[in-house]
Amino acid sequence: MPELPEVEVTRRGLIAPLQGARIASVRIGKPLRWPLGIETAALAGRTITDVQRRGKYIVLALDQGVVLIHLGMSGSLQVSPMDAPAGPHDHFDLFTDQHLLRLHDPRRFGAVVWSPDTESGMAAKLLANLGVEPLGAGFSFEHLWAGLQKSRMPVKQLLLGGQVVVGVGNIYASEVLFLAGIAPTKPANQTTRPQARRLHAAIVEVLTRSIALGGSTLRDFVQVNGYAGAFQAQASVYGRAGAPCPRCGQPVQVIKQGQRSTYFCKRCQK
DNA sequence: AAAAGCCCCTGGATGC
DNA sequence: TGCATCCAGGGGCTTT
Repeated sequence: MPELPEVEVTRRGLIAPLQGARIASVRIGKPLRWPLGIETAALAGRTITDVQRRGKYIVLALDQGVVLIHLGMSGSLQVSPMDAPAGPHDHFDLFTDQHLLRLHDPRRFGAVVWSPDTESGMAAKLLANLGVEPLGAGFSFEHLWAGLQKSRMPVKQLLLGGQVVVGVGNIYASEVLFLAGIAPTKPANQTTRPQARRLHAAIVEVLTRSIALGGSTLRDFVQVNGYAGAFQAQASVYGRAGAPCPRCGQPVQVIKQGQRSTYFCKRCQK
């Protein structure tokens, strides 16, 4: 589910309840993708100094160590009442003196991982090889252009890979390529410079707009306050196979690329 | 080295 | 109603 906008919306919602808070206790449910990497009791008493994000990871900076949280396909983080009983899909609870942060993740592709810092242990491994932040200063047109030139992969799959730019997942990859007018099957190194210009602008625009709308809610995702996102209602092509293209009226196509669905307009995207 | 495929897991929608 | 099949916002690991 969660792509960069959903993770960023979540991060923003966590700052007020968590920044500066002291961890009182931690409860773990069923196993997630990886073990936590530290005894839960050892986290008690530590302070959350900052709530950051890198790609699709939430990074809780502690006074000692960091906690990476990934939402996988079906995860969401909510601040819940302290006495709310844990449901069958609530697999990680972090209690501060004032709040309960709860990870709800039916499919359990998500992860919560502790490391001494972001440069060592599991965190370093997970954060290595991530591309630049699309909404940061490092995402220049020339960076995107250079990344496109180096690969013969279909441009959609290159975006999804996250080695050039992070955070563009399956929904936003289709949306961004539609907005840029680029066929998702086009080999990355065959995109023209004008196309790459449009792609660069589209990535920034679509992600920014989605964050402003609270992200996309297809099935599981909710914001920290429990509210759904609203971006999905404005999607041009994602999930709209057979519906008219908003630009030309031709039916939206769906194909499989690397076992993931891609939506696009045959007429508008070259 | 790059790229393609295979899984991890659960639940909802669809079809017979 | 019941059961089988397919599909889903990700991404690490293994195989070509």
